[in-house]
Amino acid sequence: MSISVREIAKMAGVSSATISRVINGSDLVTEKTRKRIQHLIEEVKFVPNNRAIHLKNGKSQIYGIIIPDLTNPFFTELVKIFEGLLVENERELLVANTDFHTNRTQDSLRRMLLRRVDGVAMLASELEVPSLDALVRNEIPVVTADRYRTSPGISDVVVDFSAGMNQMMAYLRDLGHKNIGFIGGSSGIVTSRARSVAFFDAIVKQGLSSRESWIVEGNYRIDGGSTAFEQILACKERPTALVTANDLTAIGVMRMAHSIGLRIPQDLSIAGIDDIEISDIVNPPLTTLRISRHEYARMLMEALDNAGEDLTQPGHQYAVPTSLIIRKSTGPAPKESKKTEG
Amino acid sequence: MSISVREIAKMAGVSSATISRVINGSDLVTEKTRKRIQHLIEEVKFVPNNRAIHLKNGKSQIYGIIIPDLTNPFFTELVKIFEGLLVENERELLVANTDFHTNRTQDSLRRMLLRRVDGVAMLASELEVPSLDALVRNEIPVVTADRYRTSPGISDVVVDFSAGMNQMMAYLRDLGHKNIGFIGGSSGIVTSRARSVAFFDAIVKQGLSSRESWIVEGNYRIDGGSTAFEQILACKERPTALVTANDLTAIGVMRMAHSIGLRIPQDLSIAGIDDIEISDIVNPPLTTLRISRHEYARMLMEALDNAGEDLTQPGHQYAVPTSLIIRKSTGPAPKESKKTEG
DNA sequence: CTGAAAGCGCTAACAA
DNA sequence: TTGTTAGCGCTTTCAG
Repeated sequence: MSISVREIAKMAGVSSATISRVINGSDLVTEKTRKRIQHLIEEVKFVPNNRAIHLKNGKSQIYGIIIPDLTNPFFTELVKIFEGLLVENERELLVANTDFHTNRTQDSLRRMLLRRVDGVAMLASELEVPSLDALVRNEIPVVTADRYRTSPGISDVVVDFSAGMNQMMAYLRDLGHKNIGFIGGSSGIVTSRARSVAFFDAIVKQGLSSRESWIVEGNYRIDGGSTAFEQILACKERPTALVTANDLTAIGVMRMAHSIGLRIPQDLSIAGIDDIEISDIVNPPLTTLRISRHEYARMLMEALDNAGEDLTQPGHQYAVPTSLIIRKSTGPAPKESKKTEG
Repeated sequence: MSISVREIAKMAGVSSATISRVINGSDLVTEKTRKRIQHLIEEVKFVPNNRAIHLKNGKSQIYGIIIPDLTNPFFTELVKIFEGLLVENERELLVANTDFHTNRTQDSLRRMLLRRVDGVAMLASELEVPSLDALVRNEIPVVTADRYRTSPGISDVVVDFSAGMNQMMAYLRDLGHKNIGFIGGSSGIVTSRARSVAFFDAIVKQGLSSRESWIVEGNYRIDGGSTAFEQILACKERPTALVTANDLTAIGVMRMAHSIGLRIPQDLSIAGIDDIEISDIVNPPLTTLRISRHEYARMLMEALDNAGEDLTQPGHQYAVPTSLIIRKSTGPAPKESKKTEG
């Protein structure tokens, strides 16, 4: 172990309390001794061990974030911004990746609880509510994503897809599209439901239509988009426009479309959700429903901060808006929906 | 604060030592009391606070990783794999992002030291060696990237670019390329030097040539690639092939190339370094020098684990190999290097 | 087999 | 202004 306050105290011939006071800039200490001790500290390069501080005051200044897929740029950017907010206040971020595995999610929660982190942002929310209560019981506030419900100590940040999705559908309708397909996210995740509900609501509201075989499940990754799109291509007819649960999925669709010579947007319009960085870089640039990572991260932080000490208070419901970003992957509907060959 | 061993002890009418023994599965405890206490623990849902454990035994079971750019997929994947290795052993990962700022790097190191993490993987290694010694002095092992030097307690993982880069140059030469440009990384980072040195060595070794105006600095990001390429385009002549410090840079080049109607690889061959996931997805798929994230992460872990207790031992030098992945962004050199119009 | 006590490194209440 | 002491929550000798 490294050097401790008591040893410094011994060297300086004072008590550990004085050392502590110097370190923390208390003014109940003579200028002379302060200087002397500061020099000593520099000399022996003493660095206090703040684990002890945290044990003492009950706070660890560490927050946890549980992410379903760290390679998804949306989450990466979110983590980055969230971490930035934390370090501003000398806090730190523990990152846990679950790869969409329920057991890894549970395990991450368990470890965060053992560590007594000061708060958990749970972005891998699954349908079967896991043991979030255990955290709250131990005075750890939690913020979840897209669960659309709160409880004592547990806040929730939802993305308000509805307005944006309606805009998107109106936009597609104005382009002449009538038949829209949808590639959703993995079914176990709450946000998948939020996204598909928003899609169906908007479809109805804008007087458009879809059909069962055009609704396929993806996995929020590029490969899932490609695979799902293959399924849709296997149908007798195909939609003239396709909305996907996230941008990566859309990119997967575009990739498959390219490879079979389908032109975008002439033959098929595609739109995603998220607006990750590469969406503006792929060819053609992707029309998408943007979710601001800055706002999202800020709300996560706020939810955790607001929870404060009293976790018997019900958590808050936060909503981050979406905005439609129109690029080149969407265009006028082809004259009539063509058959897929093969 | 939540419930503690002592309270449990009081409830059960035993001592805290006994509770501790039950929790840790010691066999010096009667089956009967063990059962009784276990039930009690379940009943009151007691969860031990492992901060205290860590304070006691001097280990935090937390590792830190310092990353220059968390949105770079190479690092994201690395972090993900590294985190996976850690959780296998009930360890955790503190992530710090520096955005290439020296002061944020220093600050991250300072915080990791205050926390007394059990090891630090420092992937944002800058040229001016920062205060790594302070960590070692406090018994925290460190592993750096591409510094090509080790010292007591500080290991280093280099990417062995040389073999792969030579392969790549030989490959380009065989395609008829003679004049190769290079877009490097930000100059402050040690890995930039490693990458450019490998490039120049290989150029010489394969009897190829470059010229000063074709050597431009990028920033490891897409936009930097685009900007750097613009500079190269401004030259009277341009190279027939371009190698970049990483894939993101290459993608930036491709983007710019597209936008001015330059065909890849017919008019210009492009190759990157890293082999991130999207490199196989962009159009055309990118030829690149692959660095295995799995091997890389494993070596980081190994370096930290091997350091063990005795940090007076010199660190090890590790090397992860690269392999040339040939895709569609490279092809035969155009008949003669054309002038750029404009 | 179980308990008492000390201690990890620090801070804060209380005394001096 | 400085020191003494207790204690954060746990484990671990050492007694019993």
